[in-house]
Amino acid sequence: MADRKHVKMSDIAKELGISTVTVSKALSGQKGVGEQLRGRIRRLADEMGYQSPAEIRRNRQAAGSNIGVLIPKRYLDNHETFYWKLYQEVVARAKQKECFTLLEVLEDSEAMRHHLPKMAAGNKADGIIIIGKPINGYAAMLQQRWNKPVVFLDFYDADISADSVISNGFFGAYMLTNHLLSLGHKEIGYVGTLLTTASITDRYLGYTKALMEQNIPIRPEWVVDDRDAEGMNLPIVLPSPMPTAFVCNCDYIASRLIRTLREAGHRVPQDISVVGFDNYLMPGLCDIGITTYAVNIPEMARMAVRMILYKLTGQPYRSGLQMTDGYLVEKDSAAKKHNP
Amino acid sequence: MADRKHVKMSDIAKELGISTVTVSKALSGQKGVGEQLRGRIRRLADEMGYQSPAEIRRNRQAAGSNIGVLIPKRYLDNHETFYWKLYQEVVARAKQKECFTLLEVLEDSEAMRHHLPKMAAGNKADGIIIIGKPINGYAAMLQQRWNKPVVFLDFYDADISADSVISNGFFGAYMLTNHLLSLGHKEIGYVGTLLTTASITDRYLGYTKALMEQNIPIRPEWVVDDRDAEGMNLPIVLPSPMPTAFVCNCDYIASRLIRTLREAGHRVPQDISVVGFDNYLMPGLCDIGITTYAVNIPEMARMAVRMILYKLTGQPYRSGLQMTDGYLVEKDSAAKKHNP
DNA sequence: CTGAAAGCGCTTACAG
DNA sequence: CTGAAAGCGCTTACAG
Repeated sequence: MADRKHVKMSDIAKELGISTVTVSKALSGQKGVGEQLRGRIRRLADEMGYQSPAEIRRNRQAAGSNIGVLIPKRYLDNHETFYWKLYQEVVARAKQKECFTLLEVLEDSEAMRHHLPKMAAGNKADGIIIIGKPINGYAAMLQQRWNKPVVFLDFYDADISADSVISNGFFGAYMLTNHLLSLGHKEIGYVGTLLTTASITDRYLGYTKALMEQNIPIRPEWVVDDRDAEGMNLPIVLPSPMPTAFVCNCDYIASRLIRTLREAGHRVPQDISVVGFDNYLMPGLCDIGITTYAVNIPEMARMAVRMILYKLTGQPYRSGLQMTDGYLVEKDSAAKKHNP
Repeated sequence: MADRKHVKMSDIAKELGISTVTVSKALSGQKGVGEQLRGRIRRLADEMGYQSPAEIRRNRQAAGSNIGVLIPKRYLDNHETFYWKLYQEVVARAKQKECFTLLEVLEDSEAMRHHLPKMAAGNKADGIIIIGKPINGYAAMLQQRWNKPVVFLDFYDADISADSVISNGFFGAYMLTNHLLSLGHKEIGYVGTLLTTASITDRYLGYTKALMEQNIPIRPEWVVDDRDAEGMNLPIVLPSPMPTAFVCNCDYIASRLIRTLREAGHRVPQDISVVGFDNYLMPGLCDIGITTYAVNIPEMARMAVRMILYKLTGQPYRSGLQMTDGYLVEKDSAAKKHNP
């Protein structure tokens, strides 16, 4: 946390033994610099953390702010370590902006009683990012009762006026289902207890869209539960007859489904194809790569931090629901439908 | 179009008879300037079109580019003048960036034969924004065959790797349906021929999500067609029995539904509530305001222009599908459910 | 609260 | 392709 000076173009120039002029040209995209040298300059600038004067000034405004991060405990207990990863990225982005982060874990019991988080009550935090939807309307309560910026990350409220950053589950699941269709599958199931979270519902509807477009009716017996109404894991019960492929609401559930399928004597992907969602799985949970939709975790964190800093400094920003898009990642768990 | 010099802080200072220092402080938000003076400075800066050196440099790169705008003729024929509005906004944004726009209307017959647009073939355009989905995979063809930037506006391709800007139909329809639910309606229909466009499908699925969350089953007889497979308007056939409210896939269809309902002796909103989508309707088509989801047309245009300029100048940008969010606008066509 | 003077960092115009 | 010198526009430090 040394109060070191900002990196200037001349610092980069000195480091490489060239002139400031060349650095200026390289970074601004002007010609008059060899492409190879330009590359070296760009890389070094990045490494040394070069920022233009305008960027420095913009960042300085928010520098030193304390960003509170509130995560419901329920999401940290199970194996879906996705939220730890997201948290790490938020911390990294905040640090980049020279802000501090405070972590507070929200117990369900506190959420039930609508207690303000300690970092809000004690005015420790200048703004709060909530990662993952708390129970009992807690998020909306906090946003209304606390007069500092609040941003929701990876969930949203039906009241769209809240600032949220989410991944695009609807389109992601649509892409994944299209992928299975393009592999020749026509009998496709979905794993996820509907209505337990918005992301499970949205992903289900993306799956629905892809099937609708091919005029394939949804078969309710192929929509399989993975948890109870409280979010506790349920054993996955395979339907009978079986579809030839499954879309799962996340990679962790996909890993559980694959285990269940194998125990029942099915091979993945030779007999049954499986796709997940997130591209994030705790190492060791699955011995084959899960074909999935990669959620752009760094981008989500970046957007959430940027949003809260904009709110903090009163800069204009695009409010409301912000979506990040990801991309399909083909690994080992989905294959062409085997035609017997 | 005079090649006038850029406005500098000193120009603003001279104009107001103050020093550059004060202007600098005022615009950068530093203290040391009276709030009243600051206001005057800000307003004048805006008026004179002041841009910081960094902004000037960023804009200069793309200045003078020719942005082609391609619109399938089919969307300009009917009453959905939404696309004209979108086009106007694109032109305005482009002009702001000192770029020129070329308009070309795409005939279905040209789209069928996969002819390159004239402005692409003749290299008149440096990039093309396509507004509205052309038939026969034309958009994907253009993107692949033409080696300059292409951006899709208000539609997307199943291949998510294409850069597109769309409004969030899924969430918009979800909001609107929730609004009807909160007014006490439980019997809600949807007007739009499924699968004829992605936006009709997505809006239908947003409607589905809201009903699912309330455990209200979809009744297929309440999903009403509004056009044939070629997109030609069909007369709206009212179902029997009737629901107490309808979600329409756009404001224009809502206006047609309202007319049909009245002809059948129903009052809107006293007997039946109706909501639209877009918040854009050709003046004179409906004598009451349609409660709707306002699509942020200027924002969509801004994003499309920004995207194509980023691509043109090789700046890094967030590629893929970009969504804009809108907001619910309560007007006259939806009311609390009347309980007899 | 305001501004003359000095300074900063980047860019431009030009020379090789 | 590269850089010494001059220049630009904005900001800082200081004085009133």
